[in-house]
Amino acid sequence: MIKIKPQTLKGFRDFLPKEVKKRQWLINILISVFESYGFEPLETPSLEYAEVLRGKYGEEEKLIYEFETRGKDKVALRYDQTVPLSRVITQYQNELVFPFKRYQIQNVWRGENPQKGRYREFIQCDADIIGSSSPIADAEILRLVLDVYKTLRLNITIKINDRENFKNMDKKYVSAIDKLEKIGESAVLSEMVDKGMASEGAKKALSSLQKKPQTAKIKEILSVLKKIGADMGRIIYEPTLARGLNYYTEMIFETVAQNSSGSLCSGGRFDKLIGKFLPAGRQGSGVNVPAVGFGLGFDRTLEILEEKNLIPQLKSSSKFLVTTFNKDSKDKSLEVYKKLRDESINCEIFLDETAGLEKQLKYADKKGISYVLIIGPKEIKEDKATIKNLKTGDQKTVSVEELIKQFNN
RNA sequence: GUGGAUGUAGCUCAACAGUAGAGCAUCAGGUUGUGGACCUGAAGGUCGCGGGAGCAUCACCCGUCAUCCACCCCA
Repeated sequence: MIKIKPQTLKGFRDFLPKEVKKRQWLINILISVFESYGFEPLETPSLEYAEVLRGKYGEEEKLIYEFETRGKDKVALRYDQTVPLSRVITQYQNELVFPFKRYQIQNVWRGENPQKGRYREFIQCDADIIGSSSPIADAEILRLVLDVYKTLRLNITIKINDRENFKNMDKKYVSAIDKLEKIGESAVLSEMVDKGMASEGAKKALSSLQKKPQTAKIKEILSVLKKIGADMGRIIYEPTLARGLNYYTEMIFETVAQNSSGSLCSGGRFDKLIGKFLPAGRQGSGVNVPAVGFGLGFDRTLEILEEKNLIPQLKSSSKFLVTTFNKDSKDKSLEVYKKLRDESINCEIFLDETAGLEKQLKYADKKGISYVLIIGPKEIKEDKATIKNLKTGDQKTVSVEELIKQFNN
């Protein structure tokens, strides 16, 4: 055997138990909020036929992980969740309930150059409503986002805009304006000039944009939001917000945390995207399929929660460690362990009956197990067990039945 | 794709042109029935890889690979 250097692929990560617990905690919260609004889970395969993904992402297509299987199938790793969603919608038209409200939390892969907070394998959390063009759908999405962050106890603001505001502007200038928050007004203006706009024109375009009043659509959405009890103080109309204009059609939004830049969660309405993926010849082909939704930056959200200390301390799932004192007492330990298991109490038994107590206590301490059961000659004589609370250091000797009674509820 | 930085013990990092050291982690002791703290000790490195200059280098030069950061781009 050749000794292999332990190493993960560039942009790919291992998650050790501590981290996985935090990630699972966040995922569970997301799921419960999504489901409280009637969104249903969807999962799609990691691999798709390459042709399903081809021609859908423009220049980004070169970042798709694509390869050939041994059976010569051309396949590609999931690049986002919107394209697979589109495929699912056309493939299962009869089985889905429309408007289709689905959430999807799965890994996606992109062959990008990794940098801070950006990886080649990362989890994406999407929630979308397919098949409704009602402003109520837009409002529900926004309220859902507010609820997610409220549940996480994170102070956020949602910036909202209407793509309508950029109707007459060339895409290249829009992408410059999108950076306003990040690089400032003068840098934006000089970028617009670099891209071909006259200096005066750029100034004028920017300032007229900044003065644009709310569009009818935005007014309507905000009015619904108010009626359904959203925290309106967290929503700001921001006419310069551009955000991935390539496929959004009307409302767009972006969520930012207090005192920090960079968005945590963003989305909008994309009525023309899904229809594009419908295969020709099928019913609905070429037709607009209205859709509104968002993608939540999982890693970024977790990072901020960590920063603000909003992740609860997550304990070991084992409540007890049953120690094995020595070879002679081993059977008694096994018996106690069995009784705890019979009662479905979370516990584990130390897996080396030759190890000293010290080692076993250390193990429990490191794993964050709350209680240790010590069963040695003394205890066996009395048919009892000593229970030690590792946090307080208190310990007492009781019968197993008493112990179970005390901890069973 | 472009630019910058860094590769030395399992991890985080020192040092010095004369063949490497600390902290943490590991293991063993400090009264073989008690963890987190402390003390003592041990083990652990072809100094990323290849080449070059030099009496000699981990240190200097060139190349290469890898990682990180930023830009570009962007869900």
